[in-house]
Amino acid sequence: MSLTEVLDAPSRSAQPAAALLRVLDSHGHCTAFQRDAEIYGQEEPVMMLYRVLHGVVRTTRMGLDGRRQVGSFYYAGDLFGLEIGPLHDYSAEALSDCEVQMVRRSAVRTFAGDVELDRAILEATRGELQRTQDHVMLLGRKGAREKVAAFLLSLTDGGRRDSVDMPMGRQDMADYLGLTMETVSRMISQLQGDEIVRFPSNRRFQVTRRDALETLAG
Amino acid sequence: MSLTEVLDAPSRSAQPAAALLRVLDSHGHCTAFQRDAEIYGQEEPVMMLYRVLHGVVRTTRMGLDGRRQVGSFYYAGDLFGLEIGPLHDYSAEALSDCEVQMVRRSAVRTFAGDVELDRAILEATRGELQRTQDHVMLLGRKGAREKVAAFLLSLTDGGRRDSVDMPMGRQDMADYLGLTMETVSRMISQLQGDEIVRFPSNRRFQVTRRDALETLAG
DNA sequence: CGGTTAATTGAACGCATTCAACACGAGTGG
DNA sequence: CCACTCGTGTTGAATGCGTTCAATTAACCG
Repeated sequence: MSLTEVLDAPSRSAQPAAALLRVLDSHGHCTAFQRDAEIYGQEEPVMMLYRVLHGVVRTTRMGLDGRRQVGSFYYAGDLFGLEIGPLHDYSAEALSDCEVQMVRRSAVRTFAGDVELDRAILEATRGELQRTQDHVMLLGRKGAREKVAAFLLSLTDGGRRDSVDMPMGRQDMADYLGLTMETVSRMISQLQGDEIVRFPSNRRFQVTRRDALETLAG
Repeated sequence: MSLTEVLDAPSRSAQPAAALLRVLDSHGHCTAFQRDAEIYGQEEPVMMLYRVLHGVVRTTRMGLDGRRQVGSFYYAGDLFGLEIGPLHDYSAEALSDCEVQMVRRSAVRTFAGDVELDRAILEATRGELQRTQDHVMLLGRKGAREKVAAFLLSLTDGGRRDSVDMPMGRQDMADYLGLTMETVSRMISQLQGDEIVRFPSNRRFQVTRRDALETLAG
């Protein structure tokens, strides 16, 4: 498979291809981060490529007046830190205690001749683009109820598991959806009232009427 | 310059590198589109790569209930249609009468061995990602006034030209900013009232107090 | 248990929308 | 030159959705 064939290949997740994984395994090192620890900061130079081994990572951008926008959440297996240099536009933080594999980009560059590797990088970037475009649609033209519905739906990941773990708190959710914590909370309460979802605990829910949730999500 | 070095290179526009341009020139063909004509449609298979020669192109996504989100505007020289296959997520339309250069992706693939070409594609994709991330920030955490200010500022492109041409109408602007036409209009009136910009005509403006506009844009 | 943080709920407010009326400009034809 | 029309943009008034600020409740952890 040639590099530019990637243009036609679907890529829905940030899962890296095998070649990039090999470079990470052989030349990267692994670091643990505590909850809320910064992995890299906004405006810092772009140096590394990262991969979540365990836990969840979030990327955020801070406005001058303190308004926060969450860019994405990354789960075990996901690549992140693929931003355009020279400086990071988002900072990355550990949402939960987590382990992250990282490798210097200069080390990656050493293997640039490897077509498989190049393909992995392009693919990961394209996956990122796809997710960001979905995010734009979410933020631009959806109401609060729809935003929350779409978010919960995305967490289920199509699976039929009857209980879904939600690693992030209400505030992170709100900052991802362009809402306030209070509004998120209200919408969740509404969705429960309409018996579309059930929250046995704050960080865990189950979808009781998936069709209704999908309709809402738009 | 190796492919993966692109990871560290800044890329702020959708301007393609020389190699991709060559492929477009030699193997692409040129088509004219009338105002509002569709270049490709949402849900259509991804087949081609495009480049604006003359005029302006917009990409849009339509919700089930008719709500529209404008993804981006592309000007002369910009590449577009770089979406992740197999189907287009956005449709592309001629905002004004325009000429577009296009080439089959399979033709591009023929030249996959060319490192320069690969680099151009990755770079263009990264530029797209960058712009989309900025769009997320704009939509998620800005008020109407700030959105409009940021948009006008982006049209000036840092230039000191005292009169800026604005090719899109209020509705396109609104659908890009996640607002209504009326709100956009009101914000423009406000900015004029505060003597930050002047609109001699509907589609042309000049910035009278750039610092104030930048502060507003955040 | 208390102590602390996170989440829910309530009430008042404000910003953006909605719906409607009006203004403006460009093009056409009398 | 004016009248007419159509598309586009502006403005006004009322509504509603999400926010804000405050108070309460629930969850977590020693």
